[in-house]
Amino acid sequence: MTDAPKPIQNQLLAEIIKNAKHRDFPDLVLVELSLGDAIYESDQPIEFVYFPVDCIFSLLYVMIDGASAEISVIGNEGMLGVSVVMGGDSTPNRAVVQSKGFAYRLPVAEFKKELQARTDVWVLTLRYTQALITQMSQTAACNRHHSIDQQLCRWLLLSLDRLHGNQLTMTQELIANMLGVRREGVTEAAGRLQKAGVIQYQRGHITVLDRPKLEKLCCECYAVVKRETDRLGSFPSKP
Amino acid sequence: MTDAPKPIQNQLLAEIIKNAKHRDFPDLVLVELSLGDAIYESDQPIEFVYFPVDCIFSLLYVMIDGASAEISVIGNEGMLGVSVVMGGDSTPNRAVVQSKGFAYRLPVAEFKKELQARTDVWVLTLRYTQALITQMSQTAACNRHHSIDQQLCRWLLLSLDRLHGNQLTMTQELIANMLGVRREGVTEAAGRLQKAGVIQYQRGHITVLDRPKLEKLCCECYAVVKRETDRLGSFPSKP
DNA sequence: CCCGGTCTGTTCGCTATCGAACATGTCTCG
DNA sequence: CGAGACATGTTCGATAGCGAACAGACCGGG
Repeated sequence: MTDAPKPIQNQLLAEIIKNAKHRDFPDLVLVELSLGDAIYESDQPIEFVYFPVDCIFSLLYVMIDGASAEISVIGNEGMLGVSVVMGGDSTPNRAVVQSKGFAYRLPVAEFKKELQARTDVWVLTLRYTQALITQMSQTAACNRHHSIDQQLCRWLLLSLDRLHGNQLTMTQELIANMLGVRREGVTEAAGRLQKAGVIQYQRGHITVLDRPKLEKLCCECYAVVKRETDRLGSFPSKP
Repeated sequence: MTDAPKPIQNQLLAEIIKNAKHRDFPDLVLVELSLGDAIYESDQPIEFVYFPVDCIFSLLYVMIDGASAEISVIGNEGMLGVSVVMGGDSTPNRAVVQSKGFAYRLPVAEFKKELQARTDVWVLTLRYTQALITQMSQTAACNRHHSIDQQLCRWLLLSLDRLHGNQLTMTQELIANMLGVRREGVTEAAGRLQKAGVIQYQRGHITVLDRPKLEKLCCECYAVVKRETDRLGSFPSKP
């Protein structure tokens, strides 16, 4: 499933490095991350930004009573840590590894230095941030109006887009945490999807069998986010 | 209620102009806006950014079936149109006037020119954007977990912070659109608040009588957003 | 190969919210 | 001042999701 450490396959980082001039990034390192690793804690200073290669990050808000809700998903199309770019040194959110794998890690100071030096990196990063914002606002709307079934579809599609195969390693319990619903609700929704032949479930492994049908069952929210992400990620952009 | 056109009282714009060097903004104009005015339409090119003086903007996502959900609220602490700063020229969101009043309007090109010329404007704008992001993610979490009663409290507090008095002009129907719930739900929640002596309602006019109690009845979401907004808005910031 | 832990499936009553329908109150304009 | 438009209040099923409890299935380690 996880191949050996790969070359720079993060789309954002690839663009950044492609245009890099003289010096490179001395402290850019490849790190391996496991499912569930907490990368950022709520309101704690952020020290590194991460560029996923084949892992997926999840941004969550965890409430006082422990309930949680996923705010956005980050795969190899972008980066984790835009909030430091925006000038906050922390966020009220928690970042966890939703799918294990590798990511490139860069100290915040080094990334900021590059940002100051190069307009094109600014442009790229901000466009990606705009895509993230779209994801967040769509999540808000989706949370308000759509059923667990629809949201599960959205979640599966968002994850699928950030993975290579059609399989994901994820228990229903964890999905429930992400969606901010009960585990039983996910069990039922997943059961319905399985009965419809859309997915196949087995102890923490989901295989998507019929992606078109999955998209049909999904609410509009996935498509809106996808469209914006594609549009804004269409490198290069004219500054 | 609405005084005559005021000097520049928008906090963000004030900072921008305070540090302005030679030339000013030739096309910065004061405009008067009425409740319900649609400032941006979903996916339409954005031509102006707006700096509220005493009006309030609301960012909404409107679903295909017409249902809507408020994503964030913008008052004189910030600006409408950060998405153009981020490099999208549009968003899937709609912006409407939630509370009538005045705002300063600036053509996008002119604002972008200033951004390119001045690092401090970048910093200010991005910090504000980060505050907006916090608001959006908190909205997502709140939509997931909190009751209409709690969300109404949050909404009232967010609005109150952006107004001068303790009165707001807003029908239950419109609040329902913002929150993305039924009008009847708002009627019942507002009725409970009124019975508790927290607010007073009368045909489109709400008066907040007991703000401390309102904050007590509210979920944590308001406080989280407030704290971040204050923290990130604490001008000046060191670049 | 057995046992404890983990994951999934199922059930039951409960509550918040929905959708629809309708009643009443109040402002405004002709 | 009277009619309509608009804002609010109330009610009644229907339903999605919750909370809790428990059963069975599967896995991996001793």
